[in-house]
Amino acid sequence: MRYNYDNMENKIYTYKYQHPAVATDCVVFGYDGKNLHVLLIERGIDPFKGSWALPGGFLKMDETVEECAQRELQEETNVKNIYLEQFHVFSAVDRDPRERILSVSFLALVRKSEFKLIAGDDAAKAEWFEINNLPSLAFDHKEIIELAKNKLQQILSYKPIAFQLLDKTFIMSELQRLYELINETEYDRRNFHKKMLATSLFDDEGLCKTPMQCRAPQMYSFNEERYKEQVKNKTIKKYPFDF
Amino acid sequence: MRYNYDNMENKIYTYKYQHPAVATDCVVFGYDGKNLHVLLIERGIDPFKGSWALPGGFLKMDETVEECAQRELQEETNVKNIYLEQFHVFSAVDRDPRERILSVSFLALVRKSEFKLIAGDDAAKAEWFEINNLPSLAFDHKEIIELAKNKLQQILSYKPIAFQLLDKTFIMSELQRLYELINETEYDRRNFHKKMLATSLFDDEGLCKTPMQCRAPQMYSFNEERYKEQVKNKTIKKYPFDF
DNA sequence: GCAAAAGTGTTGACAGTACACCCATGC
DNA sequence: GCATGGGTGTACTGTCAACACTTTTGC
Repeated sequence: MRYNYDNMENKIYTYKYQHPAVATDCVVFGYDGKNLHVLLIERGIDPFKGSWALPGGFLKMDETVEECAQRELQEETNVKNIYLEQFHVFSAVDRDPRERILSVSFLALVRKSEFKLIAGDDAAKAEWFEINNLPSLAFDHKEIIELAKNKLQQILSYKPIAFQLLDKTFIMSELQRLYELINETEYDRRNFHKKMLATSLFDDEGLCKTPMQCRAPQMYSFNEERYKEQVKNKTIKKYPFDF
Repeated sequence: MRYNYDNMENKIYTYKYQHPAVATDCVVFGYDGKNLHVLLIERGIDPFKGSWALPGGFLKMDETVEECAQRELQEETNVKNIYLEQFHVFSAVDRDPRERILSVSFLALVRKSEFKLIAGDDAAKAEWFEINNLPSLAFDHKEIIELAKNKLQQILSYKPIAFQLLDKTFIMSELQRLYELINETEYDRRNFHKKMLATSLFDDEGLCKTPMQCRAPQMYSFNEERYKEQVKNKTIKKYPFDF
C-alpha cells in the first residue's frame, strides 16, 4: 500500500482525542557481490510527486508494525521471510505536509539475485540506487537512510546478518567487500579471512566453478545451526562479527 | 498525563482511515550506588486498576515522541535533561483492551539521589522497585522492561551512560557494581579498575571524605569533553565500555 | 589485631596487525 | 609471461585474565 488518500467507501472514523497516523517505512539494502544498493520508489502522487522515496505505507488496524513492514515489503519486492528490524520512530511534527504521520522505520536485507523488481502499481516505479549515489528524497527519508546505515553497522558487529545479503554459498572476498561497504573501511584480506574462519561457523562448499581470471576461490556457507548452538551455550563473544 | 479517558470538552476528531492511538512508556532506571531500581506507578483507573505499570502517556499532536517521553518523565519524576532513548515500538493488536494503542518505549536513567518521588496525581502513587524483584505488571509492561534491560546492556558497551546513573564524582566500586548489575556478571576488581582508567576519560577528584571501615577510596569524575573529542577524532574504540 | 575494602604490579596466554611468498587462470 | 585475485604462514605487538601482596580505617 503506497501513500494513498483515496477513500472509496467514504467511511469516517471518530475519536475523542486526536490520533496521529502511523506508517512504516523500509530501508531495503540489496547486495550483488559488488555494490550495496537501496531500494527506492518514485512517488506517483503529491506531495513530492515524481520524487524518490522509501517504500512504505500505513498501518492497518489488524496488524503489528512488523507485519505491516513485511506486507509492504512483499507488495513492493515480492520477497518474503526476509530479515527485517525496526530501528527508529521518526515523529517530527511537520515531517509530512498532509497530516501528522509517525514513521516506524525498518531496515531490511535482500539478496539482489533473488529479487525481481515489480512493475510499479500505483504508477510508481521501483529502482535500486547505489548507497553512495542516492537521488534527492521526499520527506525526511534522507535522514532515515542515514540512521539505517548507522544501525546496520552496529547490528553487523553482533548478528550474522551479512549472510542475508549473500547467496547460500559465497566466497570470502564477497563477504569482505560487504563488510567494507557497510563499515566504510578496508580490511587486510588475509586477516579478515583468518578471523572469520576462527569463528568456526563456516562450512566448506568446495571450489568456485565459475571460470575467472584467477585461481578458483574457496566457497563457504554460514552454519546457522552451529551459530544458534553457540548462542545457546553462551560460548560466543558479545560482538563475534566486529571487524 | 496518565492513561485518562475523560474528555471535558466533548470534542470529536474524525479521520477517513482508522488511526491507532500512540503512547510513550518509560522504563526509568535508578541507581543509588547499591542497587538498581525501576520506577513504577500504581494505576488508579481501569483497566488494570491497582496494578503496577510503567509511567507513560499519550502523544500530543504538537510534540515528538521524545518530547512526549520527556514531558511524561518530568511530570512523574520532576527530573529534566535526563538521558532518554527510544528502543522499541510495541504494537501487538490486543495489547490494550480499550482500543488499539501503540507504545513507543523509552529507557531513561536517573540518579536516585537527585530524585524526589512525587505524591501521585490521578490517585496513582509512584515507587521504586528493585530490578530483580518486580511486582506483576499491567499490559505487556513486563516484556517492555525485559527488552529495556537487554537494550541497556547493549548501550552500556558503547556509550558512557553509566555516569548518568552516578553522582558527578564516584568511586570505582560503585561504577563496577553498576556494570555487574546491568550485565548480570562479576568482574575482577583490579582488571576493571585498570581497564576503565586506560580510557583516560577519568579525572581525579581526590579521596573520598566519608568515613568508612576501610582505606579512603579514590574519587573520579567522567570527562565528557575528552570523550566527545575522542569521538570526534575517531581515536576511540567502537565499544569503549565493553566489559 | 582483625575484618573490610581499597591501591598497585606481574605474568602468561591469546588475539590482532602487519607483512611476504606462492598458486591457478585467462588472455 | 603477466596481470589478477586467491591461498597460506610468520613474527611482532598489545590487550586481557588470573592472581598476591600491601595499605588504611573502624571496632
